[in-house]
Amino acid sequence: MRLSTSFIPTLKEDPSDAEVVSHRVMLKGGMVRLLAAGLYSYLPFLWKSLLKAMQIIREEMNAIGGQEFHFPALHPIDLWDETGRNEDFGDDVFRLKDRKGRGMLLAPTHEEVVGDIARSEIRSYRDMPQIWYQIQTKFRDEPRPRSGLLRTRQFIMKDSYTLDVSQAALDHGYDLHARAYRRIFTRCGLRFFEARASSGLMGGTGSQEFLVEGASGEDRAVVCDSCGFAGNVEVAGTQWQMAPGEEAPLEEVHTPEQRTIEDVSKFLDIPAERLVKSLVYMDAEDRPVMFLVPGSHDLNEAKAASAVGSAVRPAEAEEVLRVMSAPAGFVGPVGAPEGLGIFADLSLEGLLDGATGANRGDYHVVHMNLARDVQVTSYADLRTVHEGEACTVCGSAVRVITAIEMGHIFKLGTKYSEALGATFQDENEEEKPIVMGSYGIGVERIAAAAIETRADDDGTTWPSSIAPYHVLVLAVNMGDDEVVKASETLYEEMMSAGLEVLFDDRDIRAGAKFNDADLLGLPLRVTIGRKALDRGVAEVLIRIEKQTVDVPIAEAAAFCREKIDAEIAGYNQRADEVQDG
RNA sequence: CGGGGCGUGGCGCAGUCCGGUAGCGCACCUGCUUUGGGAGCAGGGGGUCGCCGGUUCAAAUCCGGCCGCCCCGACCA
Repeated sequence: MRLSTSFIPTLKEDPSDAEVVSHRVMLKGGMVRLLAAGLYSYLPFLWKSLLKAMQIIREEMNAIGGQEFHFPALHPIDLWDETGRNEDFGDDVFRLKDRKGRGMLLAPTHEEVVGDIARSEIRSYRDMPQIWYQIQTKFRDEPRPRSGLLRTRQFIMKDSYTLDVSQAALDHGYDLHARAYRRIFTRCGLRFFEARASSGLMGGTGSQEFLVEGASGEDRAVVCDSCGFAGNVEVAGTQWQMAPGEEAPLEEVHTPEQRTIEDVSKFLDIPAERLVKSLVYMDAEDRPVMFLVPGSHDLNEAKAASAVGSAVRPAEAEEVLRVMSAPAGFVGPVGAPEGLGIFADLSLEGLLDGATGANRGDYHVVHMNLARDVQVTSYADLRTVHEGEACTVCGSAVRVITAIEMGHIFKLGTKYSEALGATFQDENEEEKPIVMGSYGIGVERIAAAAIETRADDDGTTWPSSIAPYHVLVLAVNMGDDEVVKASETLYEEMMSAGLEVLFDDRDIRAGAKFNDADLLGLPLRVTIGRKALDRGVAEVLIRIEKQTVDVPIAEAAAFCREKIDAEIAGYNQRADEVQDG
């Protein structure tokens, strides 16, 4: 492709609205344009990369026996009422009506449609296992789209679904997906890791995320470099435990205007961890619950929700006052109202000498013995872990990192098949619900993560496997006939060699060409100019290494072909190595 | 949903406090010169100042309402 006739509208100046690297590179590099918040047009250059990523996904999905579908993106809303997820998704789903007034929605995911086909078509245990997948646009009315393509309201997802006769069969389909995912991300040139995860809205019995470490990510994960354990902070715990302390009689102390942990800790001269945070939340039915975590740590709401078995939200100040008869800042579990569910963090078990709010304005209690003074409903892992705490598996210090979620796989079980009546007859003539799994990959995030992890100040560098083109041929001066002739020849040769080539044949100054080349970040840049020509060579820049090598012009095409092939072969080999986890 | 910032030619911004003919750089068009890291000179085109309403002789500027985009937070008592 000739750059002179391409639509790759690069910008000279940094776009003002882009903060994260991938967003900035994509806007500046003429790869995307914003239509509205969280809605982007993908321009030809980026689209080529996305197509390559999708092709890799297809190959690996087909390799595990997946069959590609194309489901509707527009669904009748009554189907979603059958599973209850119309309500569960709340404002996150786009809803509309057709001309007859029937409620419709733009699909945020496709379990319902898969379940609908399964219930009418899958009759017998002989019809399974099935692996169904599609690569399709999803719609989610996110509360806050952000970070360019990392969180949008319309995005492309590879979603797949397994239909099985048993939990054991599901485990197999799930493992096949884990294997395919490892191969996909590796072949796309990404350094990923896997983490245990929360199932959230999907429900089910187990799930796992595929993440790429990167500062722009929205996920936080606990990782142990020593034993390899990794988990999303929403589920991962540590062995951290505080010393129980000395037992003493409960005592109420005057703490005027001392509301925050920091204030009270200073005022009473008690370490923050011994100050028990007493947090009032409301569950999905608007019933109050209380969570207790050490003052040194934060409550993790995802953990809190799974402890209670319901979504939770922080109580409003008035609700706190009504429930506890004490103002926020001074509430506590001692003398809490009858019937209030009290969930305490595991690290507080056996606490003998804690302090917390006294349920009376301007007062706290000290020497709280949790077992003696409080009716704890249950102990659970509730706190967000800190860097350096001990790994639950091996005891080594863990790291807490930010990461981009690339893929997520779920063992759904029978939640959807039961709700939809998707059953089959087994070999004993028994009617059973189909056992389902569901698996997703965010396609744009593959490109975004590649940029996030590989960009420098000048632009990005694509992994060869998903690079929009392999090589950029840069003709330094289009006013020089010899340069034009040599670069045209090389361009043709490279295409004959099967390389994908972007030829910068624009009649503009060299500086502008070099800057665009750096920005667009194709794996190889071949410069043809007076200087090189006089020496009979082409200057090949290996973008990721920032290394330039002189190659005789006649050999340049073969040299590039070899470089690209070697990189892709390297990814493929690595995929073979990592596929089994 | 709460908080903050921003909205002025295609892009990046100044002008707004203190009302008085809408500006700068880049980009674009024409010509000449130039040509290995975003050229120079000369000439030229392009803007409902986010939208609606109000105040005023006069509004990009003041007042009210709305919309949009970006960032932070979705919480600690």
